[in-house]
Amino acid sequence: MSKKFLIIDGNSLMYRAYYALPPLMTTGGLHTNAIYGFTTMLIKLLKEEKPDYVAVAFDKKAPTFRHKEYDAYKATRQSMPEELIEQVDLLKEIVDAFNIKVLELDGYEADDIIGTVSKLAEQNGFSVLVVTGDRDALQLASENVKIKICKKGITQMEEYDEKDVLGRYEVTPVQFIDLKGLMGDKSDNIPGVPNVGEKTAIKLIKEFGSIENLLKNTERLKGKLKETIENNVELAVLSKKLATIERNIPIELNFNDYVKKEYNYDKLIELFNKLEFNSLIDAIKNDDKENLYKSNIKDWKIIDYDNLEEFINNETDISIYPFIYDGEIKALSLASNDDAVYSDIENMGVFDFLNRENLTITGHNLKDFLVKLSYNGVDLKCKYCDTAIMAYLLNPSEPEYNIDRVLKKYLKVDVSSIEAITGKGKNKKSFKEIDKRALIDYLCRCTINIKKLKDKLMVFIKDMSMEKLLEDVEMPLMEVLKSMEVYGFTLDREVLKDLSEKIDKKINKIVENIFETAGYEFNINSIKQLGEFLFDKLNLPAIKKTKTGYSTDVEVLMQLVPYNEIVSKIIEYRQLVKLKSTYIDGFIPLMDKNNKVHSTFNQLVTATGRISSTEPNLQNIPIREEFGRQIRRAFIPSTKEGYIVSADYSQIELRVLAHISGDEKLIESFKNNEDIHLRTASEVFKVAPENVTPEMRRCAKVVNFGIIYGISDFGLSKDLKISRKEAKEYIDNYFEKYKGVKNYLENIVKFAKEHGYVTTILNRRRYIPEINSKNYNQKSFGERMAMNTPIQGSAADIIKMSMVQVYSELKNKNMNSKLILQVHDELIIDVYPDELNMVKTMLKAVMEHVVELKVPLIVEIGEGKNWYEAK
DNA sequence: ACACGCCGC
DNA sequence: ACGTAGCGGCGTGTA
Repeated sequence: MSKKFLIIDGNSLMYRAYYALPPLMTTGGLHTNAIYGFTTMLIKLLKEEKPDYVAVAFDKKAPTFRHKEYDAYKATRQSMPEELIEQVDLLKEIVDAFNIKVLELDGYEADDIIGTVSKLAEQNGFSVLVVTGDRDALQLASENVKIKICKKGITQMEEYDEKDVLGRYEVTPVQFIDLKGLMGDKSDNIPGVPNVGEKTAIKLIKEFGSIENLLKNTERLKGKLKETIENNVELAVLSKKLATIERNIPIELNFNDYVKKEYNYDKLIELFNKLEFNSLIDAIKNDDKENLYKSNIKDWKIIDYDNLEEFINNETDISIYPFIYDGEIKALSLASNDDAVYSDIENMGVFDFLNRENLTITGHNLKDFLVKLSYNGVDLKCKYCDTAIMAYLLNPSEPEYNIDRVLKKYLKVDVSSIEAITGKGKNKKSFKEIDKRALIDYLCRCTINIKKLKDKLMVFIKDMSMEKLLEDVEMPLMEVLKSMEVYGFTLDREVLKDLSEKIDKKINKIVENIFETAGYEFNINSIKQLGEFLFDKLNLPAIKKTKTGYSTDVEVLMQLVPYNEIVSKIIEYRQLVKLKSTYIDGFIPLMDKNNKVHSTFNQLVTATGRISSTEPNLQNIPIREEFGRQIRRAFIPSTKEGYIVSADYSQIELRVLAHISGDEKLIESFKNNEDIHLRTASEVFKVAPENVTPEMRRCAKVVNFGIIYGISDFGLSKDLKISRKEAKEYIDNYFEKYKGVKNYLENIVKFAKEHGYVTTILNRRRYIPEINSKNYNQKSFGERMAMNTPIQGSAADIIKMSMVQVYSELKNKNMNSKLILQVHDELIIDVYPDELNMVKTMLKAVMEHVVELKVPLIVEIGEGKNWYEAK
């Protein structure tokens, strides 16, 4: 079988995708429809055609020979739209990430490159497939060159070989050029012969075989047709020339450059993330797993768990990789140096053998394992190292840190993937159904490689000066988070039930009210039905639109209230339903038999260094509205006589800003323990502090937040409901008075542009590639991240340090009270009755002095019988 | 699976 | 001229 060479007309498919798809956009405002369409086509082609060689051809900007010969050529064609231009470079990056070489040549269009390459390939014994959106390419068809053309949209394609062209157009592929020479082509500005259309052209070519032969024998024509042909000889010759795809351009071609290679997985994932192509990420991943599973399976030593202790007997440094399935530890692989072993786990008590102070255990996502152990009463006292956390510190923006991905990225090792072995979704296997040999191989290979991975990652960690952050903060924090998860937060069922009933009554009343006023019933939760009611039935003005229809968010609803009182009912309904479903009914299935909820704290998700909380998310419990705030009454201490103590950093982000910017005025304000928003108001509005009104203070508060987020006059004007001009004045005034802040923000953006990243006070790093984007929105987004990340991230550093220290103080002093929650600037302690004062004193001492900044850190402590009272 | 809307810092 | 504040998780409806 001859080798298959796939040649893609990049320009043509790109245009095709651009016009066939609706205008897709990333949240950052980057248009992506052409890239998306092209990429889906590329993936489909590679999968279906399985080519041995691939190339993608593009036009090169220099004027082509056609322009030189005929000025009008393509003159009427519009220049490339702005929304497409911004996609071209990224599209080429994608092609590059597929490890496919681009074919380009100055002064030639993609057509001519394809014409030449297909000819060369055919001469060299390849079977060629040309994919394009342009019918012109049919002239290239032959016995070994097939042409695939997009029919309509981007999913349907039609394949032509020589015979198919003959069947469809009654002419040979070569004669197809003559056909076009006579007919012309409006879109390419090929003039053709006037008054000759498809029908006449086909008739003439069938009779004469070519334009040249036709022109030689015009005497055989008669009447009007004879006249037009004879009067347009030059035009016919020129048209044919323009329609002819050049097949002998000077191109140096080394076929080996175009051998189909594996794609660059990481680069593709990175690009797809940037472009928000989530569906393509999945497509690539599944594809990848199929490939990986072909790896050779090796046989490893399987030992009984009774002998695990012997295996690690004198080791001080081991790596482990457990198999946690259906919520249980089913198996464990252990490695010391180059030897790995596997053991089934039937009894949790077995893990006591790991409980040695001089042992360092390295794992990947160790917390999951430690949490399981802890639920079974085993809390190890050894030292830990976690390669997932290391990988996160090296680049916190990655979507996930699965072991197979990390090993592949840093060690170039394929260990297959766990899902390839266990199946997923509806194909998920039970533990018994899993191929044991494959599983053991997978686990042992992970374990063996984790050690090498650690050494490799450590080099980078040191290079970026993150040893302290890793060893003194993130690693010990893992155990703190474990403890918080396992201990849990106690809820009061009675309070929840009470709230649930109250809220039910309220909701029912409102619903009745709404339906009565409306005159009919509909699903208020459905944005679509609500939109129909508000904008079609009541004819209220549609203020905003979303991708799918009318927008009905609070901002819109608020503006509609003056038109119709019913809208305020809808706002109220929304609030109540949200409270009930998320925070009341949502919690009940998550409570255990001790009425506790055990959130999972994730240390690897945020790009700034914060932790996140899921199932349930305890970091977004209502507080701003009084009714929602009542929910906090359900959060109680685990002991009847105990307390909930809350310790929160006052203005931590502004204090961090004062510290890292060194702004004298801001530092002085904090040193004097002033009311910071009042001071800002006095500066921005240029009035004496005693003349600052509450309204002015409120505005200043919003301005201060804006500064932290990377302010814009538009955002501020919207928030404060003032004009953009006024907002701009506020900002200008702010920067006039706080010059240090202004300098800092300018410098950090400059730094990010130069180095591609920013850092926090503990050298936590975040890369910001967007900041050098040519796309305005992307660039602005990058600039705001550059301004915000050091502030938010340093605040995260500080509270993480506090958590580690608070945890160890509680432990060392043998207190029963427990750290149970962190909400970004606040720590929550479940306090035993007789430990209240000790805990409060300790919290303040630790948190205020965990780090010394240029300004004092202030911690406010509250206590109560529940979380509501504690604030 | 995605879009929308909304809760927190 | 453009579109516009940083970081998350989750419930609901709809395709």
